Amino acid sequence: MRILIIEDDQEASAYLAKGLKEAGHNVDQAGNGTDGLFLATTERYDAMVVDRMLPGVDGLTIVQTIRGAGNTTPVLILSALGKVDDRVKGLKAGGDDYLVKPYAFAELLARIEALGRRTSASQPETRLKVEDLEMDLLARTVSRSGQDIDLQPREFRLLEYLMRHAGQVVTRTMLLENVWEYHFDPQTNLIDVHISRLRQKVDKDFDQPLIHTVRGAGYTLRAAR
Amino acid sequence: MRILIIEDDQEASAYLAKGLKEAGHNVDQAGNGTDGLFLATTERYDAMVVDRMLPGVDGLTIVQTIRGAGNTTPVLILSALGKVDDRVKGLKAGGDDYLVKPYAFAELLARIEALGRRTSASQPETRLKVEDLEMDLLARTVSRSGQDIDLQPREFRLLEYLMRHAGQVVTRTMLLENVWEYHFDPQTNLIDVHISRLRQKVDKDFDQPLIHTVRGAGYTLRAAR
DNA sequence: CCTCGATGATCAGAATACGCATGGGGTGCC
DNA sequence: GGCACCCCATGCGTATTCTGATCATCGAGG
Repeated sequence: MRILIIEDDQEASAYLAKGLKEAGHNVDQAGNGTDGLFLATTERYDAMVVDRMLPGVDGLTIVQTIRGAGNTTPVLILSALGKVDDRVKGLKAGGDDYLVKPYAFAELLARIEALGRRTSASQPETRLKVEDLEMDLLARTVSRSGQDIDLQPREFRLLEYLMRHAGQVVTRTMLLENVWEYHFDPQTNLIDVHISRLRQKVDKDFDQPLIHTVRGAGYTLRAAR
Repeated sequence: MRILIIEDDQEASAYLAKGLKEAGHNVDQAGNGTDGLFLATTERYDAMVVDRMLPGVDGLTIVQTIRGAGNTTPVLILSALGKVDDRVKGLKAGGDDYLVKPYAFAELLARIEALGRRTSASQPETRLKVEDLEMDLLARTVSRSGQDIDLQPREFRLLEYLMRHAGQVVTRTMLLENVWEYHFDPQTNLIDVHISRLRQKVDKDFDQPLIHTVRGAGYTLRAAR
């Protein structure tokens, strides 16, 4: 994980950085609010540790600023102020966690890693899986029960969309918008044709169909009810 | 936000639920680990509050289990154990935050909201519920007391409209306008027919009918008075 | 308490809309 | 020019919806 520390106390910062590096992370340090803000907005981090009291721009302001800019990097706020009210303020400013000094390094590490886990879990997925149907987005391959299936580009996008919404009913309008990028109704059976072709490839040779028609509504991808 | 509380202490659970509801959230409660695990895996929540000590399946096990199943719903662990080591364990198990009892409600609220903030602004309503009758708008499924009911498109729209106006009397004109998009009176018993069919599916196999006729006015959906 | 008109429920067949498969034609890329 | 891919039109089979007839229920008034 790439972690940014914004902390003015040299010694505390060094101690933290050392510990995080030993835990296998990649650490950048900023000694004041201005530098911190600069790094936070120009670089990409998996998590940040921000001291609340800083010379120049203070900790809460930094958090508010980067949140305002749409940056959602998880932030752990460090502070000597431990009153409930201070903590609530820290979280309201957009912090994801708040730790009061003095703290145990083991706890800080665990919390940072908990924060990072959340975002990495929400990172763009590279594989999709629904029942025995698997799709590898990078390799652009699809297989069912280990058997390769090859799809044409449009079919691939269609199936990807269905898999991302597995279990939900997907309407024709949603498909037109998201798979075809049509913002109107072509008044033809375009979608039906592609679904039909996809079925030939995905469901034909298998007992359990995965693509189901929901009459009057659209289609859905899931195991039979 | 939809929030699940898993806590065995009745009083603590009720207090928490009340506070969260007042803050505008939608709260479900489970009083033991088994029920909690069931809800956590079958429903979709924006965040969960889990007590660490629970009869049956304990808190940490619950978190580990749902994480193992690929569920990334943010979890805040509540515990009386406040030692650094306990906290680290809680976070390592997959918790996103850890709060030691006794805690201030304001802080818990701030932390829960910080957790929820990350997982997308809570979406428009996707489930409707009236008594034991539930409708999932995304999956287009309906169930009563856990038993699946399948409806035809028009029946589905009709029931959706009734559920959205549960407790109110819905006139025939309202139904024609909103379910059929007719802006005139077809002079047939169209609506009666559909209500009749809906009753067969929704009320037939149950003691308590939910669809009631209001003679001279229309229909209403609610538990018997 | 019974009758009668009005209102609502149920049923079954007819009409309609919807979804599916298939083949042909067009378009753009090697 | 040939090939791959995508889109459109047609005709067919079937699920769903609507209609009209008949039957049941309600409630007011005698």
